[in-house]
Amino acid sequence: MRKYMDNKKEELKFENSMSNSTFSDEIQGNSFAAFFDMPTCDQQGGGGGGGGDQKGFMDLLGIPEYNQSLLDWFPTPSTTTTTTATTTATATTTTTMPPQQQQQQPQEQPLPESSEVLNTPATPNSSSISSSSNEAANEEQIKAGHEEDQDQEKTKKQLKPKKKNQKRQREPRFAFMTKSEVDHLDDGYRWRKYGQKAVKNSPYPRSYYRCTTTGCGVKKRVERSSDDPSIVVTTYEGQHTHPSPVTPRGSIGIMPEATAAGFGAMTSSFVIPQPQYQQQHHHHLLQQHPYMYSSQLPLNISTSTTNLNSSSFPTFIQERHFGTSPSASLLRDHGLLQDIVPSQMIRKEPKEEYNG
DNA sequence: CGGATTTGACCAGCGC
DNA sequence: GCGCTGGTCAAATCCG
Repeated sequence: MRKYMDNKKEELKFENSMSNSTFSDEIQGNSFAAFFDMPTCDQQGGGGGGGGDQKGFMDLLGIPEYNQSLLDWFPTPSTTTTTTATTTATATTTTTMPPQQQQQQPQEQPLPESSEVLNTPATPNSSSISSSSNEAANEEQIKAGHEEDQDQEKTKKQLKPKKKNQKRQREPRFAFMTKSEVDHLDDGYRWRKYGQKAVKNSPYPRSYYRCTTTGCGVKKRVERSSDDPSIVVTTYEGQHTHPSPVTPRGSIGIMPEATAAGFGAMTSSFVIPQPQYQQQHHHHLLQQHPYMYSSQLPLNISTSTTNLNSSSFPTFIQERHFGTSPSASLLRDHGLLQDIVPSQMIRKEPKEEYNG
């Protein structure tokens, strides 16, 4: 809030320059972005500030590999297509990998952790910010899985003596947009803010958070879209090595356990299901639409063509109508995929793991 | 008092 | 090589 003002000074430095850079670029690089419309679900925040010990949001944050985009994180029925953007991003994980990726990506890794390896910008210009591309170079390390994260975390502490010849390793990222009045969305995990920087071309600063759980090196960045201040762009990096500290109290018992945790808190916050680590299913999930899972949620989702950069990533709008009770919405939605995604987008494969 | 946030400084990667 | 920028550190400060 106020901090934004404070940063004004710095902002001035960036006011010009190219346009759409910051998060837009990044998102592209991450190959995935989602757009959620969330009223003020997070307002509650209050207590203890930032650390954000709210609940709900994405239990997920296991964020295996952003590269695969949420698509793979959401074990659900697949959609034939979504938007070209989706396809693009998805393609990366599947057969059509970007050149760079192709060479470095021998094949899909059965291990969840390894999944991170898969990340590579879906878009050529992704390199802009998302160091994501770096991962490829550090493939091996990445393979070590989140365990590595921990070490990495520690290493980072000492940052100073950081190894030189070795590029800083980046965790796969996953970015999505959320329409919300609050910057720090409730995702069920506890975060500690460790930095804030003015964002180039944006009047809003970018905040850096780190999961407070020891050993968990997950980080996330939060910033507002300069184009639409009402939109908050959250970028997660890394994979949680622990379950959400918040109990999915309000779980909607319809969803698979695995995802329930993630959606559970939906009532009060935005949640994304825990990744299923099902690399082996990639070929099946490739074209899935991440929001398929939302079908279980009391949400009214509509795909949207609007997007940050109208380029390579899908933009989705998740509208939550707080005016009505969640349950009401749920009923209205029937909890069917169709309620969220245009029927033509729904392909089939209800089995995969998710039995909507 | 302990934990979280703020914020200036520092460092590394990247483009020119 | 230099400057810009993103990301992180860490001391100071805030807050319950």
